[in-house]
Amino acid sequence: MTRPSAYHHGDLRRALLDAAAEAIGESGPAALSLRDLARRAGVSHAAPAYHFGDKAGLLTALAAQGFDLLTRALRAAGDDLLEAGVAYVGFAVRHRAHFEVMFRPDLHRADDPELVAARARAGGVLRGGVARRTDRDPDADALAAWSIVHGFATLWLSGALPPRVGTDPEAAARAIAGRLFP
Amino acid sequence: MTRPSAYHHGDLRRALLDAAAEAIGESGPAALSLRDLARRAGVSHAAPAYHFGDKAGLLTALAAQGFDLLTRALRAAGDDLLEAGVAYVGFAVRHRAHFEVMFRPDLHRADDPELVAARARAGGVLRGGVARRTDRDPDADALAAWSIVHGFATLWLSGALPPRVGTDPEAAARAIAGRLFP
DNA sequence: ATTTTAACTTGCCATTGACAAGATGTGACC
DNA sequence: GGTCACATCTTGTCAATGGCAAGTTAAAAT
Repeated sequence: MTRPSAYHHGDLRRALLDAAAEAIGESGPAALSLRDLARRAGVSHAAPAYHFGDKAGLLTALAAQGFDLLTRALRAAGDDLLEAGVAYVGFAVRHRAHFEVMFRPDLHRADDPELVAARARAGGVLRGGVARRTDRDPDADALAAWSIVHGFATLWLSGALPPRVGTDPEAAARAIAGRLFP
Repeated sequence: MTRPSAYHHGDLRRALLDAAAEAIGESGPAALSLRDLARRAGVSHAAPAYHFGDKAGLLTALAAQGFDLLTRALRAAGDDLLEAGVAYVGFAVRHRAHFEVMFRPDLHRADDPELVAARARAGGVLRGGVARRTDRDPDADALAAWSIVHGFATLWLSGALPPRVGTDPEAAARAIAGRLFP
């Protein structure tokens, strides 16, 4: 049903975001080109500008989408703090492109209202899970928990980890996150 | 004494690396331009290619330099594991540009021999410090420790942390890293 | 049926990375 | 002292990119 006719693509905005996630997954955010996305979507090279203004605008939208995906992933993990941490890592691996853009402020507009809101929603879920679990200073515990899963996810994605860690990121994450709250 | 005469700059390679670190510190790696670096160093636009081949070559060299700086920073922190973690965060904040490039494989050539060697040296120091300290599985403990300080450093640099964390990254790092090995 | 408006296109320009070919000093060798 | 080889930088060029301006098309509103 997708109208291949150039004009009124129908869902170009989503198509471009999908293409961006795919392209970033292939070659990283540095190699991303708006014109390549336009080609993938079958539209002219200036079409993306209409929906996103410029490159930063597109990546801002992608980051916001990422935070909403993360929110859902954390909620789905339930009340268990450890499983939430595992879900965080799982999200990073499964939505690598989103994850990379979300925490790279030089690629997007960090003060964009929609992005700020989406980030706040995710942050709320994250800290809520910690507060339910710990009996000590919740802020510090939340930061420690966030740091360890975020750090592991980042290291995993960067390929800096030795092969000894294995091939299952979520299992490895469970092992190390369990060390924080034994 | 710095010869401003164009030809035979004298230390162009180092000058370009310095300029790159400065430029990345100002606007992030995404906005880095070889031609801008050349302008900063007062040479022609093609001069960088001689020393580094291409953009990835320059960033590979910067990453390798970063791992050596990290190695020195960790060694200087001494035998205490907690202080090594704090030093890791201090390095990331103080050498932000290096740190960002070091863990972004889409920006450099991860299999470059010099980079591989520099990374291995840093990894050796890192794991050595952990093995001296823990009595449990050293590999898993090393990974957990690395993850928590790396994650905190990354979050700090990304600006994603709430203001509540404060303005002193090393103090905050000490607080949360202490939770891993109480 | 006409007008308005949303969603694209075409055309253009400055900037960039990469490459090729040339210029210029520097030191080696005789 | 002269020449030669080489390392280091320059000039020139090209295709690709991001972003802007102006035009075009189709769908919706009146």
